[in-house]
Amino acid sequence: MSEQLHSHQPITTAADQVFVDLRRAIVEGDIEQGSKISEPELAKRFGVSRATLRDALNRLEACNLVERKANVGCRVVALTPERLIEVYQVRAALEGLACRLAAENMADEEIASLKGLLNKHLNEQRVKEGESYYQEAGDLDFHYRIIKGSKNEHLFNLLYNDLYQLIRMYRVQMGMTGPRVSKAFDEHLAIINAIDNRDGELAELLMKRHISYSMNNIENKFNAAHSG
Amino acid sequence: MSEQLHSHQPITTAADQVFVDLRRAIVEGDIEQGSKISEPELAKRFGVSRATLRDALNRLEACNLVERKANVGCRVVALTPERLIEVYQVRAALEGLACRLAAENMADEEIASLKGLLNKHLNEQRVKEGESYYQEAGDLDFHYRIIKGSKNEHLFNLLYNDLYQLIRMYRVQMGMTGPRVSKAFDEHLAIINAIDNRDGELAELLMKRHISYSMNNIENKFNAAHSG
DNA sequence: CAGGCCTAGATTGTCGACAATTTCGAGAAA
DNA sequence: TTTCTCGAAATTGTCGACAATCTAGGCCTG
Repeated sequence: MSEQLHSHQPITTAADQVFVDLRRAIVEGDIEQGSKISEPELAKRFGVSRATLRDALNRLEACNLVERKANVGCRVVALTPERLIEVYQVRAALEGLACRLAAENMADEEIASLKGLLNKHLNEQRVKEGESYYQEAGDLDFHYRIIKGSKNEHLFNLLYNDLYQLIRMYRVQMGMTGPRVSKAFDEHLAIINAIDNRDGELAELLMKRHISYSMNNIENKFNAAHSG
Repeated sequence: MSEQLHSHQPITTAADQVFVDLRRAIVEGDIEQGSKISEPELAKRFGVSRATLRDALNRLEACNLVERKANVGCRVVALTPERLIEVYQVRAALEGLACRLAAENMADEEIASLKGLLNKHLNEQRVKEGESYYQEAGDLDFHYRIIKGSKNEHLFNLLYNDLYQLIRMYRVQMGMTGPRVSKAFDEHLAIINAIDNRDGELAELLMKRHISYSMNNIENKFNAAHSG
């Protein structure tokens, strides 16, 4: 599925591999958020030289997954509600744009395929009810196809290489496996219908709302976790 | 004015310096767009080691100013109309968001100060009529303050560290010193008024339009240059 | 006892050299 | 002549070591 996160650049160099591995470790929480990163230690752990590791760290910094201060070092970013809101505001704007462009630029067969995907998810959801298959992979796939359908390469990179990693980090680390599945499904359906009707304005609006709901959902979890 | 492009991270390391210098060279066209970058050559030219230069190249890649292929090398990005449109679509969405947030979050004195700045520009524009002072620094400053006024750090970084360099590259390399000064000024005025009225929705709409006009203007120049 | 200075240790930044991969041209075969 | 193959040169990726900077702890001073 997402072995390389759909990056069209295959993994050839050692720095690439370390980058991907480290990214996953950070996103999944294997390396604690806010913790300091020791270059010599991690280099040894990955079996590469410090130069290679630093290369990977640079890319992580570009994704906003680590923060670096000159002559001091790297820290994994600390997840805060404020930052989450910032990220989601940007995400809503960008994916709203993606949705509008998708309504203009997606090919008919792409739209049909996406509809088929939703139907497949619906069936699977009926079968194993409480299961959260849809939440993870299905949701990602839906958004992925729309972003891709915008035919805007720059937008795609921005959303997929940068923002989505951060978002996944939030979702994973605070156990976002809640309900909201069926509601999200209906929202997805409305969005793809708007795209099918080539109604970019409506599609944009619906996507912005969909993401806004999603943020409120996560925000509530955040507050619950920090007050309980 | 823009000695470090308002980056809050001062330049301490050699890689930082090379990064800033190289970035300017690329944006200003001293290094031709689309040209291949030879690491040994540039390292010698800047008087640093290849490792240091590669560090700088990595950051330039994160800004979308160079493209890198594994085991092949770096090329300065090639400016195409398609890419310009992509960038401006993203810019309109993000700065529209910034404008809406600014209407919510800017302090009263920030708004007053920005109004004062516009007035100052108006006077200077009256004095030296045809001069294009406003176009360059003034326009940048206006947009800068609004982005800053959104109080969204993530959004700020995205726009200022990444997009604006690319945009400046387009503007500089195709000699964007055209008219459109007075019209842009009126648009700026309307935007700050909307912000002053705390009308985020209108402010967003006006900013999106303003950027859209600006893109059309540049696009025309592009076509004129490529057909003449 | 509190506070500041100074030294020792550790960490990051930078460098030059080696290994792996690609590129380009010469030469052979069709 | 054209195309394919092969090998040498150049370029990128990776490494280990040195230099510069930060950090922590002890010691001296007030």
